[in-house]
Amino acid sequence: MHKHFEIIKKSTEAKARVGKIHTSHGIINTPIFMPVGTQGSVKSLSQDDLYDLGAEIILANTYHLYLRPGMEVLKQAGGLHKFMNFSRPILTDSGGFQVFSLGDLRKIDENGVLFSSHIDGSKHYFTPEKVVNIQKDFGIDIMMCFDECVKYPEKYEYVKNSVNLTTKWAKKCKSEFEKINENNQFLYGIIQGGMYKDLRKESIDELLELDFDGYAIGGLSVGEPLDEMLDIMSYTADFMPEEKPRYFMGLGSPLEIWNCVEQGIDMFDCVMPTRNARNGTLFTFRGKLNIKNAQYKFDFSPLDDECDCYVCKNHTRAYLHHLFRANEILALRLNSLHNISFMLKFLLKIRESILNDDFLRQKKMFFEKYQNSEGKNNV
RNA sequence: GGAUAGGUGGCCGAGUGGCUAAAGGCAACAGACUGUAAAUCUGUCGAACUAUGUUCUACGAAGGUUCGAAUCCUUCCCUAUCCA
Repeated sequence: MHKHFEIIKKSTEAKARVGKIHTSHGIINTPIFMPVGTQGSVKSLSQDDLYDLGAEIILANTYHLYLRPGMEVLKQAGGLHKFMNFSRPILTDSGGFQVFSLGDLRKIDENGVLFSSHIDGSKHYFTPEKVVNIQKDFGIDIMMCFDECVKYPEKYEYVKNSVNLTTKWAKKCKSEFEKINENNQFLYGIIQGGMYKDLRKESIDELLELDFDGYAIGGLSVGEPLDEMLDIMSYTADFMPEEKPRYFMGLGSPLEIWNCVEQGIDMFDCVMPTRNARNGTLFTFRGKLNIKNAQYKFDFSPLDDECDCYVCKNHTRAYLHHLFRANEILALRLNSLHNISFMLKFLLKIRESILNDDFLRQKKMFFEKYQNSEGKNNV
């Protein structure tokens, strides 16, 4: 069997690299963007859509799928791949983000987190061991350690304790994983530490001893200013092992991703393209635009004249504007198709630029077009 | 011709003497969205100006009562339903 991760090409001008991640469901070319399908569905898109778009891996969520449809359904279905009939790799988040996002609905202690289900209020206790076993039963390819994603801003003392907790849980995840692993799944550790560099360093050092299959940066992009995020990201990235995949959880915008790849990050996931699509914000190579805006009512040009996705080849801005205004369900689908297409396409551009030793120039060109055009607030 | 119910801001609709430039919804005009409690949320939404305030114009029309009227009275106009 292949090594989990191989580096194909290192940029000569930046820390960026092109690589391949091997899983039993196929190969993932990095740097990669992973569409988010929390509940076993990338909202509004079908599995065939994902194949056609060229999505090489998607994300799903332990917490959500555990609550609904529940483990019994997923076990009887034969795992998540079979259940949703998706043949490519799947990565599941552990529920650590829900520790953050479900703020008032959970209680943390040394051994785990007590959640009140956002669906029916029922109580569920998640421990690192349990989270690993759930992901084991999902049969997915890459599982994440159970961590605490800390809010921003947060006091040093709290974050310090939180890092200790996340490390402790990472150890438990790892040892449970070693017990149950059948060599067809991989486990990634998650670096925390908030906006404190020494805590980030501490978190990495402790996780490195556990020798995970990959390493993720967690707890960023939670409301902090962009420059602070970039600062912590590049500081952290430098200590992440070179020979393993580096995953920035929850990112991000096109410009953020370029910047992260430049520092050697390989994997990204974000709800932004699908959520924004459903809310009317579309990504183009000339920046973001809000298709709801009145200016598109009579705009019979394609959404993005540089894009060859189904939507851009077949429909006008005026039509997309109309569909959205009219609350047509097709609006959500077409918008999502385009936004995911955009993300995957520009990651492809990034990979090519690294392979051609042209990363910095391509990045500059991308930024200039993306920021100086019709879109507003293009970060 | 008679009876009844009504006429409120772009639309629907609450409001029966001061707290009303007028609830709420829709529409409209913008904005936000980053390991998805999200097809969600936020702001603006009569006009003008020396604009966190001031002045106009406004609840079918015209008069009136009152310190004060979308709210009470009179007349008129219009709409819906029913009866001849």
